[in-house]
Amino acid sequence: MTETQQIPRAAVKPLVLDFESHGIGKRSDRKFITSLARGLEVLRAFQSQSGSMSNKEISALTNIPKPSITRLTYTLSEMGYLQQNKTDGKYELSAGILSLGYPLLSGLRIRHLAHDHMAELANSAGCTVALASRDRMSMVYVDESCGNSSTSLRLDIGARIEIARSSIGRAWLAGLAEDERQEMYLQLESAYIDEWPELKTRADDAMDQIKERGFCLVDGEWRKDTRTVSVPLVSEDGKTVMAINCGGPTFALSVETLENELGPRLRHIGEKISLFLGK
Amino acid sequence: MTETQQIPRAAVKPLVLDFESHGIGKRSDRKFITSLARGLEVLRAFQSQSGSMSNKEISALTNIPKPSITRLTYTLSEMGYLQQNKTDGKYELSAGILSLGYPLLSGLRIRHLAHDHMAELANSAGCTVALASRDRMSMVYVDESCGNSSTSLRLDIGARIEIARSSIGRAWLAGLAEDERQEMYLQLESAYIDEWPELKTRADDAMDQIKERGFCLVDGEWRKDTRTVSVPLVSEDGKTVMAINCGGPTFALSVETLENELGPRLRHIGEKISLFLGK
DNA sequence: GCAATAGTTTCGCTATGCGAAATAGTGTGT
DNA sequence: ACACACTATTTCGCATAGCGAAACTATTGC
Repeated sequence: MTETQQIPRAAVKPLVLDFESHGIGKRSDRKFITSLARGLEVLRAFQSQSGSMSNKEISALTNIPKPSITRLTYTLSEMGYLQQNKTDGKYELSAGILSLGYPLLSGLRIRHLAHDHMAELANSAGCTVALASRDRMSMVYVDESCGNSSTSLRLDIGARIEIARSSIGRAWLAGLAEDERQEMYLQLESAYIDEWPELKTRADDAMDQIKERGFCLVDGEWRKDTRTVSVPLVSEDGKTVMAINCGGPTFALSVETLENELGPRLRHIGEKISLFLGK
Repeated sequence: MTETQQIPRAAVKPLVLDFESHGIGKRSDRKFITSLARGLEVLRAFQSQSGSMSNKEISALTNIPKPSITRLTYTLSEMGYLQQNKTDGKYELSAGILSLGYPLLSGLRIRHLAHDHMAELANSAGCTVALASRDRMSMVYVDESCGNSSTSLRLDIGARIEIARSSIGRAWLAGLAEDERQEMYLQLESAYIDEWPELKTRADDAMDQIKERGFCLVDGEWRKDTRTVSVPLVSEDGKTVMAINCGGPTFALSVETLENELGPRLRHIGEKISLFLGK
């Protein structure tokens, strides 16, 4: 799933694209600044590896030649986004990277409005509640509350979940205007190819669920030991769409609880806060 | 405070450095990749402005010429870190930016260990509790819990607070080994210049407080309507240092409460979790 | 309609960023 | 101790990526 592709300098070769990328490094796009893209790829590389990486590892993972990696990591360190682990000299993300996202987090009014509702649900039901926004083919967690920590799975802010395989992704799809959904379907189709027919069926089913009862359920699909319900959030003008979910490990949450209790409560939360969506 | 400086192409001029930057764009540092630095400066520019910005505004803020901004924003959009607001065409951060920080957040074990303790304190005392790590001259929030939302100030993950003016920064300084603290003092001195003597006195005072009672208090200095206590977190080998704080608006939290109740409780939390520091 | 402002494209130059290969650095094992 | 294996950095000359002034479009306001 996490095959990082090359961004060669004078990019000629057709690249093996991974899910998340457009045709990066397209041959001679005079507006595209390759060195910037490469630097960002280095930062992104840390998503497929835990903790710290040596230049060698980064080079292998990104397909960028070693000397370039030296320069890139050097620059990123100077800028304060990477730092070198004093013990083994490997690079790791520095806290500075978090500041890049700060303006986004603090500017999302809905996030602050939603937070208390989410926390309350999470605590009272011992589940995990999250608010997410879309980026490419994934939903990205923008906020999260965990109840009853021992049993719950915790994904942090910035976590990515595939739209096509998750309840939160499908709820988001259901919240889109028809034309946008079609557009998105096309993208998904070209990413998932032969898996798509199956996934589309499920997405459509989720949409029916949402029409009927306001939330959709996914049980053990994204990860087989978890189940989740989700609700789309749509602004009044329909232009801004996000989604919230609520779930946890299968052993702790029965389908009945989700369908009869958490789903409706989540829908209720959605109704209350989506009024304030659209910043 | 947030003066963004130029990163000219063939950088010759001595730059007006802001707090957070080293001598970026130093003349002919063969290892430094300017285009990457510029792209990151564009992203960083969103920290000094709310919401969305036009190319023009970005150009003005970063001192990068318009055509280059066109290319940079184009590239950043292609990579999924910026997106264009459909209504006014201005650029804004996209959720993708949050994913960059995800590996850092999810890899910090201490963060997960600390979370419940922090939440409990925040809820029971109606204050705001945060965990922070250092980046350059600031502490960067890595996690945060707000109790009693109506009265509390909320800074999100990624927020930056000046080390020299905050209790959390001073607590962090107090947690450093002597040589590292000296090193940091030098950096602070050259950043704050004539303000430094005063600030150093206060930092030293904070250190005394911590030696004596395990936490330090700052009242209305960072922002005059808030007061906070903080505790350093030091790993067993002394190599990893972070800090936690606890505070709120002055009208809601008396100095007595902070000194007699919250300070000690925070210190207690610090003692429990710092054992697990150092990933 | 004409200004005024913001954004993009053109275009030719050159400093920039590149990577192969050489060099330096850092451990490991016997 | 010395050699071996491995990784990181520096050198160096080349090709071109990325640059910005200026021209050109697009958009908005009046």
